[in-house]
Order: sequence, then structure tokens, then C-alpha cells
Amino acid sequence: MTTRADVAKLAGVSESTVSYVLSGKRPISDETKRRVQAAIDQTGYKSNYAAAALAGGLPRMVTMMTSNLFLTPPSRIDGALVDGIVAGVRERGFHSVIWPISNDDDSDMDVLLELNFSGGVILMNVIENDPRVHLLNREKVPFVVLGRTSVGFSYNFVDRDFESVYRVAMSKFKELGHAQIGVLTGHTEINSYLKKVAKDLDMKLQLMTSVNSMDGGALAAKDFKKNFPKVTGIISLLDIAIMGFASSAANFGLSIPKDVSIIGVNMLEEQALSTSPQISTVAFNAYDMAKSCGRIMVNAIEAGKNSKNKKVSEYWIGDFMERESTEKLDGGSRG
Amino acid sequence: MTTRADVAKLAGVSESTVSYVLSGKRPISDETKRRVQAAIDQTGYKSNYAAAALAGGLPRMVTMMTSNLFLTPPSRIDGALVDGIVAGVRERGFHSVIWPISNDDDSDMDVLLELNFSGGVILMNVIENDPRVHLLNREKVPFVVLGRTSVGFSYNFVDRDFESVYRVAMSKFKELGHAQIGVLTGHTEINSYLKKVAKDLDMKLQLMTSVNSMDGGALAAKDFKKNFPKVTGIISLLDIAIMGFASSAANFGLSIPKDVSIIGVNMLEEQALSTSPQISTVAFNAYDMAKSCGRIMVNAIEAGKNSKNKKVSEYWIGDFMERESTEKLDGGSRG
DNA sequence: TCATTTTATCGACGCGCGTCGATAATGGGG
DNA sequence: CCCCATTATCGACGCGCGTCGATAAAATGA
Repeated sequence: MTTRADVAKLAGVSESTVSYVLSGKRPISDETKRRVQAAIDQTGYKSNYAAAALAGGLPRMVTMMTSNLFLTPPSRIDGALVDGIVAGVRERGFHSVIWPISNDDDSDMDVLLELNFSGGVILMNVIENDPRVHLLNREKVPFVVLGRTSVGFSYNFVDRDFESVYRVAMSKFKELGHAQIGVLTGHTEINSYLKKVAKDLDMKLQLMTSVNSMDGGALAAKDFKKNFPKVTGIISLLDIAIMGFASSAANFGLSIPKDVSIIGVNMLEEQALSTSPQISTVAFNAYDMAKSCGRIMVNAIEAGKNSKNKKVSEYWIGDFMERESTEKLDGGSRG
Repeated sequence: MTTRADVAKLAGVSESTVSYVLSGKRPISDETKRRVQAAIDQTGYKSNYAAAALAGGLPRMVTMMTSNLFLTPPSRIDGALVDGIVAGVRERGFHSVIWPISNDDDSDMDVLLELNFSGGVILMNVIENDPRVHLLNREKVPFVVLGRTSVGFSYNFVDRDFESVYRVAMSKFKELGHAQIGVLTGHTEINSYLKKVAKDLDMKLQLMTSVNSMDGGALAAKDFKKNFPKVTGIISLLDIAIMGFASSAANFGLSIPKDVSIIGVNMLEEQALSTSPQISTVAFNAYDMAKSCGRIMVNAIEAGKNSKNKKVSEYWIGDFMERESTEKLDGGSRG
């Protein structure tokens, strides 16, 4: 392995000069920079992460923890989130890895912490009162939650402002004259945010449970008229299922948006655009949201040194994106 | 952060004694061990990964690289592979992380190498003539491929012995009197190993292409009698689709194994057991295979120091596991 | 009892790098 | 031509840990 000393010798400068050329933290003459760079190119020198972390004190590495990576098929959204985090921390010169949670062993988390090669943890797919949040808080590891949970103390998190998201969708439906709204979800109950918004706007909700898969959505479309005769608008919390619904609706004599309007609130724009008809959404920019999460993570790591204790919460909202799946209830106003 | 020095002072011993208590590489009296351990418990001391890697020279960390983690839904097999690797390297005191490949940026790999915080790379989901293999080889990073590709030089890999696997399945079919075999696969062509085995055994193959999803398999079952009237046995390379096929066959008036026998060659035992009827397989112990891959990886990392150049290839075979989806062609011999 | 081996522990060093204080080279003002 | 401010570079130190050689203590043999 070539070290800083090798480069310095070859370039005819001191070791610290090599360091300053690389970090740019002190002025170096152009001529010296050139010679050092040439030596680096020639030797293929790469700074040693362990040594840098040790000397600098800050491990420039972030660990992503997602509990169910291989149990349930991850959606495209997970991919966008990972990509966003990578981009966000890289902006600041940090790197990121995914910590493999073995499904039958929850001591893994302790191992990660014992290692402390990572400067911080980003927690994804949190569950209610997530024990991992408690653990990280107790161990004083800098961490950010991508999502939210309730644990009885404050912590850094980035999440969508669901009430706002639902309000945008429901207001749009109201504006278009829809009053009976189906909720396509994987849960067995409609969440409280959505209920609250519906109550505020005086609209009726009906639960439409489905598996989040193409054929799950197709099944929902097949039985839609029979099961939900009064519903004229669907708000979908499922990204894959609603694509199956929209794509197959025509096969079951269901016309979108003539028979039913659709607003997706939990899907990527690329997904909304890839169906026919294209699906109107409340925009969810998962990539940018995750990128911001990455930045907050880096801030938390760097603040750790100064023992600050401020926690940041960030709520992301989204605009209504009109596409081909929504129209006025009477059907007369749009082409 | 508490360091070795803190522990040593508290226990009233030297720093090196603390190290030897932890590593066990020199005899330490029970009394001293006890005092040191107490000090560790009291302070919550954790060894610093960066410092240990720096001092010891060996980064005890393995990086898994899988190209398409979020593009295609990973199957349960991927989960088993990851779990196996984690277990295999942990046996030797190593740790492992997954390197997030951003889908629109292939410079990520260089970054990983520049970092060299990781002692080696395990490559998964390789493609033909995979450029990553070339890169790793050029950079002299210890690596093991979980799978195979052709690159024109030798490298460490662990893979199934597909010819053997197919031979086990086809021999069984032959023994049961089946001669016309359908091949359920995601590719548009039957692979050469299987063709060779069929030729050796004088059996006929028919291509059955499907998406690897439950509904893909169901679709195949629906049209099976019409499309493949002569086929009496199916060898499936798809884990999810064959589950869909087996589970839904009865709905389409298809009786398993009366009308058609099935052997799965690329699925986990837990998957084969979770359908009705349960699917006969050529066993694929993905977990153990990956565990072995992890061990080989650690060997390669540790051998790196001694500049050995031996590459190891490991081929995994599997036994026929008889379950409910296979019987003699005449149908008379089994209950 | 003394010489010799074995056992338990200590002190010192170095891994590769970031960074601080010091120093040499340079430039400008009087 | 000298003094001081600025710029470019160097040397030294320490981060936390693994490990080697040395040493003190205990055990063994004669």
C-alpha cells in the first residue's frame, strides 16, 4: 500500500504538504500542487480510511438501517430513498453503507455500535415505539429517522407531512365535486390523519384494503363497481397496487377517470407516469427528502463534537400534480 | 469516548494487558481478567474500529455488492444469501455491510476502493463479462464472486454446479417415466447446461417463459394444457412463479402431480414447503453456500498479507428432495 | 539454596493521517 | 536597506490500538 510518506518522498515535499494539497485547508503553490498530484497519480495513492478517521476523530461514514429489506419486496421508493441518502451525505464528503439486518438475530445492532466505524445511523422503516430508536438514543449515537415513531423523547427526523398531503388530495377531490372517497391501503384501518382531514372537509371515506402488488391492484379494480358503487374518487397509499388498478381497469369495464378518479399520494412521479392513464398525484419527492435526511445526518455527526443537543424535525409537503386520472364529477369540463 | 487507557487506569493495569484480555493472545491471570472486565463493563468501553484496523493492518470488514437491489424485487433467496454471508464472515470475527449502488452512477465502485476501510468485496448478481470483476482484479482487492462470469482470468467464486443440479432433476424425471419436460424460466432461451443434460438423457425440453411473480406463475398454469399438451414434467428455474403455478393450478383444472409433475431447482426449501401441494426440489441451500462464500472471503483477505495467489472455486450440488409435486408418469405408484 | 524455566505483566513503538505551531521565503512600505 | 506582514512549507505530535521484547514474579529442578 502506498502511503502519504511515499507520495511526499516522490514529490520531494513534506508529508503535511501532501495532506494540505488534498484537503485544501492551507494555501499551496500551484507548482507544488502539480508535483504532488503527479506523484499521487503515479503511485495510485489512496488515503487510508481508518487512519483518517482515527486522526480526524470523525468517521465520515453513515450507516443506513432498514429492518425488512428482504422480507417484503422493497418498492421503487426504497431505492429512491437510498439513492437520496447517498447523494446527500456525499455532498459533504461522507459515505454510506447499508447494514444487513439478519432476520433471526437482533444483536446485530449492538455489533454496529461496538464497531463505531460509522459516524451515524439513518433509521428507515421504523415501527411504532421502535426499540432501535431507544437504543440509539441511549448509546448517544447521532441518528436521524427517515419517518416517524413515538418514543417519548425528541430526536432528529425527516418525514412527509401526511396531514398536509391528505389535505391537498382531499381538497382537490372536493373541488372536483367528489364526496365519496375510497382509500386504497395495505392496512386494515384508515389512519387518523386522513380521517381528520375527511371530517374537516365533510367527506366520506371507504376502506379499500389490498396487497401492494400489480395483481392486488387488478383484483381491486375487478371488484370495484360491485364493492364500492358510490365511490367516485380513490386516494391511494399503495404505489404498486394503484398501478395495477389503473392499468387493468379498462379490462374490467372500468373507465378512468369517467367512472372513478384517482389520486396517488405515496408513489414516485416516474411510477405515476408509467401507467395508462397516467395517475394524478400529490407529489412525493422521495429522493430529495432522503437527500435532506442525509444532510441532517452529517450535521448531527459534526455537531456531536460540540455536544449540541438540538433536534431537527422536517416535514415534507407536496403539490397536486394533475394528470389523466382525475376529472370533475359531472365529467363535462375536461377533455 | 472511553479508550483503552481509561479502562487500564480504572483496572489498575497496563494498556497492553487490557488488549490481551480482549484478544486472549497471551495468558492473563483470572484475577486480572476479572478486574479488567469489570472496568470495561463499568465504562462501557468499545474498541475503536479505525484504530484497530490501523494498528492491526487488517480491516475486518467485508463489503457486499449487488447491482440491482432495488430495481427488481429481490427474492427470498437474496435474503438468504445475505444472511449466509453475514454468518460466514462473523464466524471469523469479521463484519459485513452492503454497498449501495446508486442506479445512475457507476463511479461508486471507485469510491469504495479509495476508501479501503473494507478488506474485501463479495460480488453478487454478476453479469456476463462483468466489468466490476475486471476492476477488482486490476486493483488487487481481495474478492469473491457469488456466482460466475467469464472474464478471461481466474478468480475466487462460489456457485452452484448447474449441470449437476439439472442432471439430478432430469434423471429423476427419467426415472419416473417423464420424457417431455417444460422449462419454466425468465429467459428467452434454455441455458446450455440444461440442453446438454437433456441431450445426454435423450429427453425433450420445451421453453416456458414467465415473469418471476405469483401471477406470472398463475398465468402459466392457466394456459398450460393448451400451450404444452405433451409436457408431463416441469423443471422450474423461477422460485416465485412456480409457487404461483402450484398454488393456482387447481383453479384451472390442473392437478399436480396427476397432470403434471414439478421439480424446482432454484428455490429455498421454505418456499417449496409453503405451497400446496409442496414442491419437490433439487435442494438449494443458499444460506450455507453464502456462508462458505463468506469464509472464503475472509481467507482471501487474510492471505492477502502473504501475497498468495491461489484462487478457489467451489461448486455446490444438491440432493433431490421428494415432496408432493412429483410422481410416476402412469400415476399408479404413489398415494 | 541457587540457577533455570515458565507465567503474567509492562513499556515502547508504529500503523497512516490531520493539524498546530514554527520557520523559511517572499513582498511591500518607509 | 531594514522591518514587518504575508505566504508557502516543514516538522512534530497524537489519535487508539496491536504486538514485540523485556522484566518481574512465580514455579521448577538440582
